[in-house]
Amino acid sequence: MPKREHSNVTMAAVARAAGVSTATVSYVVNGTKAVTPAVQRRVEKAIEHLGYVPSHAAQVLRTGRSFTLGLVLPDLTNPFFPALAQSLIEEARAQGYAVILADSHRDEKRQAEAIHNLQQRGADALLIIPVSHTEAPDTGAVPSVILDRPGDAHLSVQSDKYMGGQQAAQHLLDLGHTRFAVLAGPARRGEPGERVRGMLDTLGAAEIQIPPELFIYSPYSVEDGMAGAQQLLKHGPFTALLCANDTLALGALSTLRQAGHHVGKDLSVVGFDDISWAALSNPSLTTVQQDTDKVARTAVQLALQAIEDPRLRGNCTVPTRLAVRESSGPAPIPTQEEPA
Amino acid sequence: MPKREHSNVTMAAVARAAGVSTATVSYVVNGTKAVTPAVQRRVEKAIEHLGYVPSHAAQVLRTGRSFTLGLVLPDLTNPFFPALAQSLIEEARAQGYAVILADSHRDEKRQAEAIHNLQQRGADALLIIPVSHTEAPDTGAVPSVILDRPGDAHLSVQSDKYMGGQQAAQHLLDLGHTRFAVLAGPARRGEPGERVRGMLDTLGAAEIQIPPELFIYSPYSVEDGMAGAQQLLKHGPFTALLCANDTLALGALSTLRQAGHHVGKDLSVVGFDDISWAALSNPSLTTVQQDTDKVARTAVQLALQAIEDPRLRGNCTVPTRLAVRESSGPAPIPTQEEPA
DNA sequence: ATGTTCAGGTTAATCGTTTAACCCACTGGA
DNA sequence: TCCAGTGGGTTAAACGATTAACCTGAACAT
Repeated sequence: MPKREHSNVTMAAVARAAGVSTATVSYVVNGTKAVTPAVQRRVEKAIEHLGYVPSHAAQVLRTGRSFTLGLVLPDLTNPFFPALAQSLIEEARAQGYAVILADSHRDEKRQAEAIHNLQQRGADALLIIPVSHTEAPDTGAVPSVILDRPGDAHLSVQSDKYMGGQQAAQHLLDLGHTRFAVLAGPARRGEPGERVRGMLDTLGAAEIQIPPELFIYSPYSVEDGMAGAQQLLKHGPFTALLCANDTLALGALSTLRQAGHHVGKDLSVVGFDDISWAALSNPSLTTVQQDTDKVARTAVQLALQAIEDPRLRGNCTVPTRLAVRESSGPAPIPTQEEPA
Repeated sequence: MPKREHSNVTMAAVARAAGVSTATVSYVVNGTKAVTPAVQRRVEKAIEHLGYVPSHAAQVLRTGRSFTLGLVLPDLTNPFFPALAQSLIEEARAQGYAVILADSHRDEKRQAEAIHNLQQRGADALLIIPVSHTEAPDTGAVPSVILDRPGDAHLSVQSDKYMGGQQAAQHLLDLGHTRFAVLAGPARRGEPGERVRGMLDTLGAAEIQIPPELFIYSPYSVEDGMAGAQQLLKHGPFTALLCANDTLALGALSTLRQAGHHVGKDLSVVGFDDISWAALSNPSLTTVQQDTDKVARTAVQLALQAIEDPRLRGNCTVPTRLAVRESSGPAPIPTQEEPA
């Protein structure tokens, strides 16, 4: 049973107790150099007995590696990010790294502060989910991986939003829909995001146009989804609604329901992200799943490689898949095809 | 403009550049001792010019303080915890502390490992949300604050679950309900948790008993909520359903709805926690709000005090409040009272 | 003049590891 | 017998900041 609780017991103490030098203790602790079995045992006994725990600070100071990663994300309150964070942390842990978490509150200034702070604290690398659609932040000399954002950065991982958009659109096409509306999320320099581009391209390939009044840019929030749906209902008939985001979709869902629609029958809605309550809404939401776990794990792995070789470059992309649930169904007035 | 990016520029370098000793540099950096304005400026110039950033590791090693807090929580996937985490991190940051996050995945073993790891990494204090209803984990010599759990620990902060239970029950009583059912969450040593005790005591005070078949223990999950509701529907009539948790409540909501009930009219449901989608469900969920922000901030403050004085003891409790929404309404067959 | 105080600096020890450079004894080959 | 090689250990120099102890003039009182 350990006597001293923490700290205070130094390597020197162990060395003394075992009758060897601190170097030897270090060697047995780290397995860095061969050691006689006898000595090995003596040292281990001493360590056990005294409850020795290496001083992390000293190790960091000496080796220059902290085995710590910094994670900066825009908003813990949006369940998408904790999901990512969980996987990131898990993978990091598996590799012997701890994660310091910072929330930028979607504010570029705070993001910059956070990055600076993490650098100063000696994080070996940074994992950054930047506040939406801005330049990849500068992290100076410490390697960083950008997550979940189109990658002009040195290192980045994201799920293939474009592909997701395609899947969503194709799904509704397959169900026979022809009149589409879109809640496109925020515009980026006047352009729609990747996801929406995937949707539009797929629809385009099927010769389907979206009337401008059925295409709405807005921020990503439930309220915007509700408001957007209101707008759409006013502006024209449609049977299929593509949303850039689940929160938008859920907002729309609620509005449409209150407007008397039976989503899944007379109207289909598809979301994007598969946030955890998408499956629990009423009706449950058909949506594009991102493989956040895979994104996270590859991000960490990239980061660790970048620590070894800071010149490493690369933009990974992870496939998405569609989770078909209740909110999407066949088009109400089916385009007549071979009536069996 | 800083020349060297990070590290490498040491205090000694600054000292040389400014023509003073490292001690002086330290004094101006930390404002620890008076310094001539002239020297002050020289040093600051040098710092600026070289882009000096103090080595965190060295500071930690020397001072024994890492300005780092460890946070251990059961599951980032449950939105209640990120909410808490966000506030914790924010308060910590405001006080100059960073937070290392660990997810115990509701596993005691991993929780213990996490705690150990955080200790070793030199966290100044630990913030722990233990895996449900277990002994307060041992953190050895490093001070720790237990959050969100009934406090047999040295230091703990939690919202007043008992009070919350009372509020929930009282609300339904006020609405005239008399036939109650309860989804009680997991039993702790055969006993219901604080929240449920609050409910039961309040009901008891109103001379209301709950038939055993309308009182169900189960884990906290949406599925359990759905299953529980099934059970309840089989076993007997009731107009008011008290849930120990929002996920249970939302599960129940969905089942009840599918069973043809109009929750809020013929049946009332009250949840607990006010997780973020409680307000967005259909119908929106009446629930007990915990002031997670306040819990978090006091937890951090306690932790910081405990760092100064490790002998500090104390169990704080933060009041709850009821958020009345659509899922609760007057009892369908009102107990006749003075008919105006 | 002389001594005391004090502001403003410096010196050097220290925190606890890691690791390059040594050292020693012992084995085996020539 | 002597030398090279080698396995197993030790010594001591870093890593970069903090801070107690010390030093030096100048200011001021007596």
